[in-house]
Amino acid sequence: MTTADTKSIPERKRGSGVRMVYDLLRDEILDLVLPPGSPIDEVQLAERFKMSRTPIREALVRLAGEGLIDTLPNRSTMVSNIDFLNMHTYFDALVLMYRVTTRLAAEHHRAEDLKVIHARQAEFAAAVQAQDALAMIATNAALHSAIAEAGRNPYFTGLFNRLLDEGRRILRLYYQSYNDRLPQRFVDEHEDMIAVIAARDVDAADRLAKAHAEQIVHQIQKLFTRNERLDMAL
Amino acid sequence: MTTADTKSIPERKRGSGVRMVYDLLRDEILDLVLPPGSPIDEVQLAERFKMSRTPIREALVRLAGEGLIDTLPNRSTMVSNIDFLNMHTYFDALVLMYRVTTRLAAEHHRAEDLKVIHARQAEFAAAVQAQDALAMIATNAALHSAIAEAGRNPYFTGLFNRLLDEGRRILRLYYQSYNDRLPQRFVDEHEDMIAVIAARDVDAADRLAKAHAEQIVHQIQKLFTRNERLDMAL
DNA sequence: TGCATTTTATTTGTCGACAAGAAATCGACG
DNA sequence: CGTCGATTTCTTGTCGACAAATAAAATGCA
Repeated sequence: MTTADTKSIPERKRGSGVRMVYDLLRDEILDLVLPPGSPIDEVQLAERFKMSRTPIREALVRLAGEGLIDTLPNRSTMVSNIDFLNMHTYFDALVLMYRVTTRLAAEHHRAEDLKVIHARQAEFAAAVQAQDALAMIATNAALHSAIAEAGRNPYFTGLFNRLLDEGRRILRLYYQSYNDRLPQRFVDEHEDMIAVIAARDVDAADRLAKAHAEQIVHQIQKLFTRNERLDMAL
Repeated sequence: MTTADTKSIPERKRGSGVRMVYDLLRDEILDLVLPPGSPIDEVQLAERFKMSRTPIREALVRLAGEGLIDTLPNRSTMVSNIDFLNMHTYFDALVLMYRVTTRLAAEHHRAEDLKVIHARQAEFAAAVQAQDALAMIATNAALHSAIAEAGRNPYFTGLFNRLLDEGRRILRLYYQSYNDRLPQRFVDEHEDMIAVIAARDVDAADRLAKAHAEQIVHQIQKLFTRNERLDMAL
C-alpha cells in the first residue's frame, strides 16, 4: 500500500461529497465551533475538502435554506446570528411542540416506540453521568425526537425537529455555562414523562411536557438575563 | 442597435436567474401545472431559460430542500407526490396552527395589523365573488398569513406558512372541484374571526379558528373519500 | 424465442475557468 | 489634510465541458 498514500482519501463516492461538507458545516455551526458571524469561504472549503467549488456551493445553498447561514448577494456569506431579541417567541413555539408531541406520543405510541424511547433516555442519562455537555444536547434532542416519532404525525415531527435544530445553538450556550451542575433533574423529569406516555395518560403527558419545557425555558432565560447584565457592565 | 438584437433578452441581473426559475417552478408545482410525478429536466430548463445548468441546479436544490421535488441520486428528479395517506396528520397540524396563530393575533395585534387583515379579507371576498379558484387560494393563504403575522411570533408564522405551502396543492384540488359552489361561508367565518381578534377575545378566537379549520378539513376529507370511491370504481 | 451480457445513450455530478460586483487600496486634486 | 475617483483585488455567480452512473438498446448464446 505504498503507492496509494499519495492521496490519503482520494476516493469519494459520486454524490457523497455534498452531504459530507453539509453535515460537517451543519454540526460545526450548531455546536458553535463556527460562532455566529463567522465568514464562510468557498475556496477555502474547496481546497480543504479537495473538491471543486460546485458541491460546496450546493451544500451552502442547503444550509441557507435552513437559515443556518446568511448569504449577501455578490458578497460574503457568514454563519447566521442567533436571534436573541425574539428568543421568547422561540420558546413559546418550543413549549407548544413539546406538549403536542408528548401528548400525541401518549395517544398513539406502539410497543416498539417505547423501546427506542427508553434507549434514548438511557443514552441521555449516560451523557449526564459523564458530564458531557455536547452529548447531553444530542441525546436530549434524540430522545424528544423519538417521542415525537411515537406520536405518528410526520408534520409535527418535522416542525419539531426543525425547531430543535434552530435552538441547538442556544442550548449549547446553556449547557456550556452549566456543565458543573448536573441536570439530573432532567433525567428524572424524562422518566416521569416516559412513564405517563407508557400509561397512555394523555392529560398527564401534556402537563408534564409543559412543566418540563417551561422549566428549561426558565433556566435559559435566567441565564440570559444574567449575561445581559454582564454585557451591560462592560 | 442592429447588432444587439441577436438575443432578445440577453440581459439578466447577476443573481436573479435563480430566483426566477425557482419562483416559476414553485408556482407551477403548487398550482398543479406540474402535477406530482412530472419529470424535471435540467437541460430542458436550461435552454428554456437561456442559461447554464448551474443556476437551474441551485433552484432545484432549494426546491428539494422544501420537499417540493424528489431527487433520486444519479437518476431523474421529479415533482414530489402528495402524501394522501398521512393527510389527516397534515390536517391535525394545520388545525393546531390555525388555532395558535389566531389566538396569538387576538392577544398581540396592533392597529396597523388590523388594516392589513381587513385588506386581505376584502381581497378574499372579491376572489369569492369572482369565482376565481386560484385567487381564493392565494388570498385565503395571504389572509391567514397576515393574521399569523399579527400574532408577532416569527417562528409560528414560519411554521404556519410552511404548512400552508405544503397544503396548497391539496387545497388546489379542493377548490378545483368546488368552483361552482361559492364558499361564501368562509367569508362569513373570516369576518367573525376578525371581529373577535379586534375585540381581543382570545378564547373566542381560539374557538372560531378551530371551528373554521375543522370545517375546511371536513369538507376536504369528504371530497377525498368520495374520490376514493371513484378510484375504486375504476 | 428467451435470457444474459455487452454496448450505447442519456442524465447527473463535478471540474476548471472566466466574468461581474463590490470592497479595499491607491492616487490625484482641492 | 481630507475627499473624491480610478484601479486593483478578492469573492461570487455563471458557463461549457468532461466523467461517472444508470437505464435502455443491442448483441450473443443456448
